[in-house]
Amino acid sequence: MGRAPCCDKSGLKRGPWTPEEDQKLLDYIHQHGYGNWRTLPKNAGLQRCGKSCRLRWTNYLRPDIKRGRFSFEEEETIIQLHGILGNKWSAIAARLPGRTDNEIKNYWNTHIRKRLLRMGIDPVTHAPRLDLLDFSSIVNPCLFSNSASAQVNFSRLLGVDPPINPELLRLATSLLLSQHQNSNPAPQNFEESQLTNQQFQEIPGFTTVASTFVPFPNEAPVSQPKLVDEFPSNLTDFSSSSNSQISDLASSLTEDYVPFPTYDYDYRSSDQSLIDHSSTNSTFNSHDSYQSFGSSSPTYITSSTEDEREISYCSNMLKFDLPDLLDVNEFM
DNA sequence: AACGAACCCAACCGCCCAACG
DNA sequence: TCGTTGGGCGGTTGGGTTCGT
Repeated sequence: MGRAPCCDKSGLKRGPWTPEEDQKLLDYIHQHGYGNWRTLPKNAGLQRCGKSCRLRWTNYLRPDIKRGRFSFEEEETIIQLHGILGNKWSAIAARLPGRTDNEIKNYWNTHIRKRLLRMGIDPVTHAPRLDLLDFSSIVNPCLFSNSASAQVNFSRLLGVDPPINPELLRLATSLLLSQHQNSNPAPQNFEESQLTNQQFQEIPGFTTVASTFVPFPNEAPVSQPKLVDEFPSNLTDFSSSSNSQISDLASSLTEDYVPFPTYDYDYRSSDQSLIDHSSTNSTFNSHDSYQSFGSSSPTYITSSTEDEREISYCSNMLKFDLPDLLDVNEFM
Protein backbone atom coordinates (compact mmCIF):
# COMPACT_ATOMS: atom_id res chain seq x y z
CA MET A 1 0.00 0.00 0.00
CA GLY A 2 2.84 2.27 0.73
CA ARG A 3 2.74 5.14 3.05
CA ALA A 4 2.70 8.84 2.50
CA PRO A 5 5.45 10.88 4.08
CA CYS A 6 4.80 11.66 7.70
CA CYS A 7 4.32 15.26 6.76
CA ASP A 8 4.42 17.65 3.91
CA LYS A 9 8.10 18.42 3.59
CA SER A 10 7.48 21.77 1.92
CA GLY A 11 8.30 24.63 4.20
CA LEU A 12 9.61 22.39 6.93
CA LYS A 13 13.14 22.66 8.17
CA ARG A 14 15.48 19.72 7.95
CA GLY A 15 19.02 19.01 9.01
CA PRO A 16 20.75 19.70 12.29
CA TRP A 17 18.73 21.11 15.11
CA THR A 18 19.57 24.51 16.50
CA PRO A 19 19.70 25.19 20.25
CA GLU A 20 16.62 27.37 19.83
CA GLU A 21 14.68 24.54 18.29
CA ASP A 22 15.82 22.18 21.01
CA GLN A 23 14.66 24.62 23.63
CA LYS A 24 11.26 25.02 21.99
CA LEU A 25 10.80 21.30 21.89
CA LEU A 26 11.94 20.88 25.47
CA ASP A 27 9.73 23.66 26.71
CA TYR A 28 6.70 22.26 24.98
CA ILE A 29 7.28 18.73 26.23
CA HIS A 30 7.89 19.95 29.76
CA GLN A 31 4.58 21.74 29.69
CA HIS A 32 2.42 19.34 27.75
CA GLY A 33 4.29 16.09 27.63
CA TYR A 34 5.00 14.22 24.45
CA GLY A 35 2.72 12.26 22.20
CA ASN A 36 0.79 13.05 19.06
CA TRP A 37 3.98 13.98 17.31
CA ARG A 38 2.15 15.10 14.21
CA THR A 39 0.55 18.07 15.90
CA LEU A 40 3.36 18.70 18.35
CA PRO A 41 5.65 20.76 16.12
CA LYS A 42 2.82 23.04 15.10
CA ASN A 43 1.77 23.58 18.70
CA ALA A 44 5.36 24.05 19.76
CA GLY A 45 6.05 26.55 17.02
CA LEU A 46 8.56 24.38 15.25
CA GLN A 47 9.05 24.22 11.51
CA ARG A 48 9.76 20.53 11.72
CA CYS A 49 7.84 17.40 10.96
CA GLY A 50 6.58 15.36 13.87
CA LYS A 51 8.83 12.51 13.10
CA SER A 52 11.88 14.72 13.25
CA CYS A 53 10.72 16.03 16.62
CA ARG A 54 10.18 12.54 17.95
CA LEU A 55 13.62 11.39 16.86
CA ARG A 56 15.24 14.48 18.29
CA TRP A 57 13.54 13.84 21.59
CA THR A 58 14.14 10.11 21.81
CA ASN A 59 17.70 10.16 20.55
CA TYR A 60 19.03 13.36 22.01
CA LEU A 61 16.90 15.52 24.27
CA ARG A 62 15.43 12.91 26.57
CA PRO A 63 16.65 13.68 30.09
CA ASP A 64 17.66 10.11 30.81
CA ILE A 65 20.00 9.92 27.86
CA LYS A 66 23.44 8.84 28.91
CA ARG A 67 26.15 10.56 26.94
CA GLY A 68 29.74 9.61 26.68
CA ARG A 69 31.76 6.61 25.82
CA PHE A 70 30.35 3.13 26.25
CA SER A 71 31.72 1.30 29.23
CA PHE A 72 33.33 -2.06 28.84
CA GLU A 73 30.35 -3.69 30.51
CA GLU A 74 27.96 -1.97 28.17
CA GLU A 75 30.04 -3.05 25.22
CA GLU A 76 30.07 -6.64 26.33
CA THR A 77 26.35 -6.53 26.95
CA ILE A 78 25.79 -5.23 23.46
CA ILE A 79 27.89 -7.96 21.94
CA GLN A 80 26.18 -10.70 23.89
CA LEU A 81 22.70 -9.38 23.27
CA HIS A 82 23.49 -8.93 19.61
CA GLY A 83 24.47 -12.56 19.51
CA ILE A 84 20.99 -13.41 20.72
CA LEU A 85 18.83 -10.75 19.19
CA GLY A 86 20.70 -9.71 16.08
CA ASN A 87 20.12 -6.18 14.86
CA LYS A 88 17.23 -5.59 17.22
CA TRP A 89 18.72 -2.35 18.41
CA SER A 90 15.69 -1.23 20.32
CA ALA A 91 15.59 -4.52 22.20
CA ILE A 92 19.25 -4.19 23.00
CA ALA A 93 18.78 -0.58 24.02
CA ALA A 94 16.03 -1.66 26.40
CA ARG A 95 18.68 -3.49 28.40
CA LEU A 96 21.07 -0.57 28.45
CA PRO A 97 19.60 2.25 30.50
CA GLY A 98 20.23 5.65 29.02
CA ARG A 99 21.35 4.38 25.66
CA THR A 100 19.27 4.75 22.54
CA ASP A 101 18.89 2.25 19.79
CA ASN A 102 20.40 4.73 17.38
CA GLU A 103 23.41 5.24 19.59
CA ILE A 104 23.94 1.52 20.02
CA LYS A 105 23.50 0.93 16.33
CA ASN A 106 26.06 3.58 15.50
CA TYR A 107 28.46 2.28 18.09
CA TRP A 108 28.11 -1.22 16.77
CA ASN A 109 28.74 -0.21 13.20
CA THR A 110 31.65 2.09 13.93
CA HIS A 111 33.44 0.28 16.74
CA ILE A 112 32.33 -3.18 17.72
CA ARG A 113 31.72 -4.51 14.26
CA LYS A 114 35.16 -3.52 13.09
CA ARG A 115 36.79 -4.93 16.17
CA LEU A 116 35.05 -8.26 15.77
CA LEU A 117 36.10 -8.39 12.15
CA ARG A 118 39.66 -7.64 13.15
CA MET A 119 39.49 -10.48 15.63
CA GLY A 120 38.22 -12.85 12.97
CA ILE A 121 34.69 -12.98 14.27
CA ASP A 122 31.75 -12.64 11.96
CA PRO A 123 29.74 -9.74 13.40
CA VAL A 124 26.54 -11.19 12.02
CA THR A 125 26.82 -14.76 13.20
CA HIS A 126 29.33 -14.15 15.99
CA ALA A 127 31.14 -17.20 14.76
CA PRO A 128 34.86 -17.27 14.19
CA ARG A 129 35.82 -16.98 10.57
CA LEU A 130 39.36 -17.52 9.44
CA ASP A 131 38.74 -15.57 6.26
CA LEU A 132 37.89 -12.49 8.31
CA LEU A 133 40.72 -12.80 10.72
CA ASP A 134 43.32 -10.12 10.86
CA PHE A 135 46.25 -12.29 11.85
CA SER A 136 48.14 -9.32 13.15
CA SER A 137 45.73 -9.34 16.06
CA ILE A 138 46.89 -12.81 16.93
CA VAL A 139 50.56 -12.24 16.41
CA ASN A 140 50.26 -9.19 18.56
CA PRO A 141 53.20 -8.97 20.92
CA CYS A 142 50.97 -7.37 23.47
CA LEU A 143 48.64 -10.32 23.40
CA PHE A 144 51.49 -12.76 23.54
CA SER A 145 52.88 -11.07 26.57
CA ASN A 146 50.69 -13.40 28.50
CA SER A 147 50.24 -16.94 27.45
CA ALA A 148 46.64 -17.04 28.50
CA SER A 149 45.76 -14.36 26.03
CA ALA A 150 47.53 -16.20 23.31
CA GLN A 151 45.63 -19.30 24.21
CA VAL A 152 42.30 -17.62 24.16
CA ASN A 153 43.01 -16.18 20.76
CA PHE A 154 43.57 -19.65 19.49
CA SER A 155 40.53 -20.89 21.28
CA ARG A 156 38.58 -18.19 19.51
CA LEU A 157 40.07 -19.37 16.29
CA LEU A 158 38.88 -22.81 17.10
CA GLY A 159 35.39 -21.64 17.60
CA VAL A 160 34.85 -22.16 21.26
CA ASP A 161 33.62 -18.70 22.02
CA PRO A 162 29.89 -18.74 21.65
CA PRO A 163 28.31 -15.63 23.13
CA ILE A 164 25.60 -17.87 24.49
CA ASN A 165 26.38 -21.43 25.17
CA PRO A 166 25.09 -23.23 22.10
CA GLU A 167 24.63 -26.37 24.13
CA LEU A 168 22.14 -24.60 26.31
CA LEU A 169 20.20 -23.31 23.36
CA ARG A 170 20.38 -26.67 21.66
CA LEU A 171 19.17 -28.32 24.79
CA ALA A 172 16.30 -25.92 25.12
CA THR A 173 15.42 -26.40 21.50
CA SER A 174 15.42 -30.15 21.76
CA LEU A 175 13.33 -29.92 24.89
CA LEU A 176 10.74 -27.83 23.17
CA LEU A 177 10.77 -30.04 20.13
CA SER A 178 10.40 -33.13 22.21
CA GLN A 179 7.43 -31.60 23.91
CA HIS A 180 5.81 -30.98 20.59
CA GLN A 181 6.48 -34.52 19.54
CA ASN A 182 5.51 -36.07 22.82
CA SER A 183 1.84 -36.12 23.64
CA ASN A 184 2.57 -36.97 27.24
CA PRO A 185 1.84 -34.25 29.74
CA ALA A 186 4.77 -31.98 30.21
CA PRO A 187 6.44 -31.96 33.58
CA GLN A 188 5.01 -29.45 35.97
CA ASN A 189 8.28 -27.89 36.83
CA PHE A 190 11.87 -27.99 36.10
CA GLU A 191 12.68 -30.52 38.78
CA GLU A 192 10.22 -32.96 37.28
CA SER A 193 11.57 -32.58 33.83
CA GLN A 194 14.29 -34.74 32.49
CA LEU A 195 16.71 -31.92 32.79
CA THR A 196 18.32 -31.70 36.16
CA ASN A 197 20.76 -29.27 37.54
CA GLN A 198 23.31 -31.98 37.37
CA GLN A 199 22.68 -32.37 33.69
CA PHE A 200 23.13 -28.68 33.22
CA GLN A 201 26.36 -28.84 35.10
CA GLU A 202 27.53 -31.51 32.76
CA ILE A 203 27.18 -29.28 29.75
CA PRO A 204 30.62 -27.94 28.94
CA GLY A 205 30.78 -24.34 29.93
CA PHE A 206 27.26 -24.16 31.26
CA THR A 207 28.20 -23.92 34.87
CA THR A 208 30.11 -20.81 34.06
CA VAL A 209 27.37 -19.41 31.91
CA ALA A 210 24.90 -19.93 34.67
CA SER A 211 27.17 -18.35 37.19
CA THR A 212 27.66 -15.25 35.15
CA PHE A 213 24.06 -14.15 34.91
CA VAL A 214 23.80 -11.14 37.09
CA PRO A 215 20.93 -8.75 37.59
CA PHE A 216 20.85 -5.56 35.74
CA PRO A 217 22.96 -2.77 37.20
CA ASN A 218 20.08 -1.09 38.92
CA GLU A 219 19.35 -4.26 40.77
CA ALA A 220 21.16 -5.72 43.70
CA PRO A 221 24.47 -7.24 42.76
CA VAL A 222 24.91 -10.93 43.16
CA SER A 223 28.22 -12.16 44.37
CA GLN A 224 27.30 -15.79 44.52
CA PRO A 225 27.03 -17.81 41.37
CA LYS A 226 23.54 -17.88 40.09
CA LEU A 227 22.20 -21.37 40.12
CA VAL A 228 19.83 -22.86 37.70
CA ASP A 229 17.05 -22.93 40.22
CA GLU A 230 17.36 -19.18 40.49
CA PHE A 231 16.49 -18.72 36.87
CA PRO A 232 13.15 -17.18 36.03
CA SER A 233 10.41 -19.74 36.00
CA ASN A 234 9.75 -19.08 32.35
CA LEU A 235 13.27 -20.24 31.70
CA THR A 236 13.33 -23.32 33.80
CA ASP A 237 9.74 -24.36 33.54
CA PHE A 238 9.68 -25.60 30.03
CA SER A 239 6.23 -27.02 30.53
CA SER A 240 4.84 -23.53 30.28
CA SER A 241 6.42 -22.90 26.95
CA SER A 242 4.81 -25.56 24.91
CA ASN A 243 4.03 -23.17 22.10
CA SER A 244 6.99 -20.92 22.44
CA GLN A 245 9.76 -20.70 20.00
CA ILE A 246 13.40 -20.79 20.82
CA SER A 247 13.42 -17.09 20.19
CA ASP A 248 11.14 -16.72 23.15
CA LEU A 249 13.73 -18.45 25.23
CA ALA A 250 16.34 -16.10 23.94
CA SER A 251 14.08 -13.21 24.78
CA SER A 252 13.64 -14.57 28.23
CA LEU A 253 17.36 -14.69 28.62
CA THR A 254 17.53 -11.00 27.95
CA GLU A 255 14.35 -10.10 29.77
CA ASP A 256 15.64 -10.30 33.26
CA TYR A 257 19.21 -11.38 33.02
CA VAL A 258 22.16 -10.11 31.16
CA PRO A 259 25.14 -12.36 30.93
CA PHE A 260 28.33 -10.86 32.15
CA PRO A 261 31.63 -12.62 32.18
CA THR A 262 32.88 -14.12 35.35
CA TYR A 263 36.37 -12.93 34.62
CA ASP A 264 37.41 -9.46 33.85
CA TYR A 265 40.43 -7.32 34.27
CA ASP A 266 41.28 -5.28 37.23
CA TYR A 267 41.74 -2.11 35.27
CA ARG A 268 43.44 -0.52 38.22
CA SER A 269 46.29 -2.97 38.23
CA SER A 270 49.28 -2.48 36.05
CA ASP A 271 49.58 -6.04 34.87
CA GLN A 272 45.89 -6.42 34.11
CA SER A 273 45.78 -9.61 36.04
CA LEU A 274 42.66 -11.63 35.91
CA ILE A 275 40.27 -11.60 38.78
CA ASP A 276 38.05 -14.52 39.49
CA HIS A 277 35.04 -12.88 41.07
CA SER A 278 33.34 -16.14 41.68
CA SER A 279 36.12 -17.27 43.95
CA THR A 280 37.30 -14.02 45.47
CA ASN A 281 33.88 -12.61 46.18
CA SER A 282 35.11 -9.38 44.76
CA THR A 283 33.08 -6.30 45.40
CA PHE A 284 33.44 -5.19 41.84
CA ASN A 285 30.25 -5.24 39.93
CA SER A 286 28.75 -3.51 36.99
CA HIS A 287 26.76 -1.33 39.31
CA ASP A 288 29.90 0.50 40.29
CA SER A 289 30.67 1.47 36.77
CA TYR A 290 27.16 2.55 36.01
CA GLN A 291 27.03 4.80 39.00
CA SER A 292 29.81 6.87 37.60
CA PHE A 293 27.68 8.07 34.75
CA GLY A 294 25.78 10.43 36.90
CA SER A 295 28.76 12.53 37.79
CA SER A 296 29.69 15.63 35.93
CA SER A 297 33.08 14.26 35.17
CA PRO A 298 32.48 10.60 34.63
CA THR A 299 35.28 8.19 35.40
CA TYR A 300 34.38 5.24 33.33
CA ILE A 301 35.80 1.96 34.36
CA THR A 302 36.82 1.00 30.93
CA SER A 303 39.74 -0.10 28.91
CA SER A 304 41.40 2.91 27.46
CA THR A 305 42.41 1.44 24.16
CA GLU A 306 40.91 -0.80 21.55
CA ASP A 307 43.64 -3.33 22.11
CA GLU A 308 42.94 -3.47 25.80
CA ARG A 309 39.31 -4.19 25.08
CA GLU A 310 40.32 -6.95 22.73
CA ILE A 311 42.47 -8.40 25.45
CA SER A 312 39.57 -8.18 27.81
CA TYR A 313 37.34 -9.98 25.35
CA CYS A 314 39.94 -12.68 25.16
CA SER A 315 40.13 -12.93 28.89
CA ASN A 316 36.47 -13.72 29.02
CA MET A 317 37.14 -16.72 26.93
CA LEU A 318 39.01 -18.31 29.77
CA LYS A 319 35.69 -19.59 30.93
CA PHE A 320 35.88 -22.05 28.07
CA ASP A 321 38.77 -24.37 28.58
CA LEU A 322 40.57 -25.32 25.47
CA PRO A 323 40.02 -29.01 25.07
CA ASP A 324 43.17 -31.02 25.31
CA LEU A 325 42.27 -32.96 22.27
CA LEU A 326 42.51 -29.84 20.18
CA ASP A 327 46.10 -29.51 19.30
CA VAL A 328 46.78 -25.97 18.32
CA ASN A 329 49.92 -27.00 16.52
CA GLU A 330 47.83 -28.62 13.86
CA PHE A 331 46.65 -25.22 12.84
CA MET A 332 50.07 -23.68 12.66
C1' DA B 1 50.41 23.93 6.55
C1' DA B 2 47.60 21.69 3.27
C1' DC B 3 45.19 18.13 1.50
C1' DG B 4 42.72 13.79 1.08
C1' DA B 5 41.17 9.72 3.51
C1' DA B 6 38.97 7.76 7.16
C1' DC B 7 36.03 8.06 10.83
C1' DC B 8 32.02 9.35 13.56
C1' DC B 9 27.30 10.12 14.51
C1' DA B 10 23.00 12.93 14.20
C1' DA B 11 19.46 12.89 11.25
C1' DC B 12 16.78 11.14 7.62
C1' DC B 13 14.39 7.53 4.78
C1' DG B 14 11.23 4.18 3.96
C1' DC B 15 9.11 0.08 5.48
C1' DC B 16 6.32 -2.26 8.93
C1' DC B 17 2.68 -2.92 12.20
C1' DA B 18 -0.86 -2.10 15.60
C1' DA B 19 -4.74 0.71 16.61
C1' DC B 20 -8.74 2.76 15.23
C1' DG B 21 -12.89 4.25 12.81
C1' DT C 1 -12.88 -6.24 6.41
C1' DC C 2 -10.51 -2.42 4.80
C1' DG C 3 -8.25 2.01 4.65
C1' DT C 4 -5.88 5.41 7.32
C1' DT C 5 -2.92 7.02 10.77
C1' DG C 6 0.66 7.29 14.33
C1' DG C 7 4.57 5.57 15.87
C1' DG C 8 8.54 2.32 15.88
C1' DC C 9 12.15 0.19 13.62
C1' DG C 10 16.54 -0.88 10.95
C1' DG C 11 19.27 0.87 7.28
C1' DT C 12 21.49 4.66 5.10
C1' DT C 13 23.28 9.28 4.31
C1' DG C 14 26.00 13.31 4.59
C1' DG C 15 28.45 16.78 6.92
C1' DG C 16 31.70 17.73 10.49
C1' DT C 17 35.89 16.10 12.68
C1' DT C 18 40.13 13.66 13.14
C1' DC C 19 44.01 11.36 11.29
C1' DG C 20 47.77 10.38 8.20
C1' DT C 21 50.88 11.84 4.70
